[in-house]
Amino acid sequence: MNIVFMGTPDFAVPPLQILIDEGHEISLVVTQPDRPKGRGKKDNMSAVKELALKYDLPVNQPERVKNDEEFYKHIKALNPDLIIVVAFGQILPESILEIPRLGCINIHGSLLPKYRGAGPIQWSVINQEEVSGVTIMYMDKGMDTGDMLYKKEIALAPKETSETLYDKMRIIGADALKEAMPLIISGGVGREKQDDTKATYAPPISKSLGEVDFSKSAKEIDALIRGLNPWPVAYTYYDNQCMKVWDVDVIAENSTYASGTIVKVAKEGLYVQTGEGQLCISEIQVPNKKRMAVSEYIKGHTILEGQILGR
RNA sequence: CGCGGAGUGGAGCAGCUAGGAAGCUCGUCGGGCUCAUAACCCGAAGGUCAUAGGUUCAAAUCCUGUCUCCGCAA
Repeated sequence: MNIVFMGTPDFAVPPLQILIDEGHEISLVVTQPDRPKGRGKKDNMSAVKELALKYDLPVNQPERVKNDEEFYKHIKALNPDLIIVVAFGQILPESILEIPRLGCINIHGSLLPKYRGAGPIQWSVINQEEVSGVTIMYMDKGMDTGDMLYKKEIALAPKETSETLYDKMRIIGADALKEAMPLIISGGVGREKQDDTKATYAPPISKSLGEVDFSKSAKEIDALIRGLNPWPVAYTYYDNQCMKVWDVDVIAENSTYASGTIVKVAKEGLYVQTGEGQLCISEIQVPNKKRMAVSEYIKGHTILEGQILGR
């Protein structure tokens, strides 16, 4: 099998590792260009590139694959049987999708047709799904609209965060690919169209999603906080200072205070009234500081009961 | 050299602008009160103020280099 692999972050590493371990011929690894990352300045190569270099695989890092004639010719010349794309970070033009005889395969972090788009994992958590999973699918010109080939489900834990779910999906994504390879090689036994009427869309996650609206229910806010962990992290304001909220517990009780009011300051956290129920905020982070438990924070700072969080 | 913040007893912070005896909240240890306690009262231990130099009669505080951590940005 002559395979071209496209992927960028660590999510794409286990699948590539599987392909290598299974002895497939990887004729090219495509990944995003090295970009300045972190605090200093230096260019960091992607996780996928690191793995590729470890195995001496050829690497191509196009700035934009769309309308890149040279990139197209390069792929065409390799004449791959199959292209596998995992969290690559760029949209592939139709001209490239048409090259491999066995098609282009993608690992998507949801059970399609639900949560098409860039943020399936986070939205699954935010929307309090009980089950999610990965889908091995054929790519077409639409956004995650291609035929499905293989799925693997995963149950979400009660305190699931995007981080923990992401870690689980990395693993089962690679497993699913491994299990689906025979189907792919045989030309797509059991491929199935998506039911477009059941499709939902999971837009990219942006920081503006993170401002907590305390008029919502404690359960919803809890889910939002977990869905935006570890990035970009939900936040609110105390005394006009930004305060990121890392961890909360849902409390069933209510009080007569308005939403957003700090009802009680205790060792285990800040009890805040919401639209329905209360939240005990137990871990926070303020600018220039690292995240810390509220019990630690209040040793050096004062938080007043009765204050209202937000702007 | 992308911008900015921070390193002070075990933890979280103040003190630095206008140099001059190491402070607060909590934890720890001992004692007391109590049926009892994570509550309260009394007492104690614990810091070369990140590190290397410099200025000064005198540096946590001013100046320079280094290390580490963090926020923004990606």
